[in-house]
Amino acid sequence: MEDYYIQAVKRKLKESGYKLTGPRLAILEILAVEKGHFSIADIYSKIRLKDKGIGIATVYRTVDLFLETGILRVLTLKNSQPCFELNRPGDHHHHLICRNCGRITEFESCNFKSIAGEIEKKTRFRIEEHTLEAYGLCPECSSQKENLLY
Amino acid sequence: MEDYYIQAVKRKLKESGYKLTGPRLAILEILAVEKGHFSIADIYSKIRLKDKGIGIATVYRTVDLFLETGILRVLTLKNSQPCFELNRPGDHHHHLICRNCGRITEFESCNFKSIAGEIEKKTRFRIEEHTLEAYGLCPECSSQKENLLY
DNA sequence: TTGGGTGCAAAGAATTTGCAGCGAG
DNA sequence: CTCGCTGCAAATTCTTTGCACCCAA
Repeated sequence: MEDYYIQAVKRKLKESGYKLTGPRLAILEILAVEKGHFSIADIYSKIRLKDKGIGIATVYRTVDLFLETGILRVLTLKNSQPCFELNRPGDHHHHLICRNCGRITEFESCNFKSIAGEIEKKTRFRIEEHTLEAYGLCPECSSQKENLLY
Repeated sequence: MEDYYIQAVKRKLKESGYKLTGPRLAILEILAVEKGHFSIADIYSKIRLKDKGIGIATVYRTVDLFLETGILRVLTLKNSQPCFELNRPGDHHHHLICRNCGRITEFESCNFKSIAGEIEKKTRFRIEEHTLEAYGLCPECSSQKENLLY
């Protein structure tokens, strides 16, 4: 993991009076190295491979802390438990979820701003952020299906 | 609730070999009359006002059944438990969630199709459906905030 | 009639909390 | 040193399940 990023997280924690401890660093590394979307159970099982001593309560507490401080963001999908990903500054993206294999792919193009203005006018709602998830078939599962006779 | 809708649900259940029982009808009515987005706990507490005899296990089982048969759809939001709403045919909408009062407003305009094609080309993902949620301040909370000195 | 549905209570998961000892700053 | 952090286990909360009885079709 990039050292400057660790430093930034450390600073962010310090600002709020928190410490960067071993378990916190370990969780951060898991999320940064694999760049994935992990549930509490995922994180716990991965961290146990590194260090048997860490308890699940710590995982819960750390994820909560990281959400509060904006180090992580939560990804809530239909029909699955919430997952967490690093909240890197300037990284605005959305997700494609394969309904067959469950793989999550990210995509960036999002012209939501253009419709946000329209919606704000209609509803007088002040929009600050948004999430967009698309469900379907990934290229692999899609080509598999084509070879099947329905 | 419109009778024809009840009939449609009844038909849909029958097709799959299920019955339209008292508790199922009661849950359906709650979701149809109030047209809202309710969690399991919401549904349970509302149904207890009508009929003290209904157990929470039935609410879980009924919601599962209604999801399977497509009578309900699930709404999974950040920082809250999953909620359920009626899945009326042809009703494609998205949600505005007020981060202050939690109120959920629906909106329809969604030009996602235009960007879906673009994303499909780039990622070779075959998109079937999508969800879009916008977070911000509703008109009421928004005007309240304006009157506060920050 | 009869097979699915229900309430209830118990079981099983998931999450939170209390506490004594530990360790980053 | 200090005070926040941790592991552990107990407590709490959420969800599922087994079972005998009930009822929609």
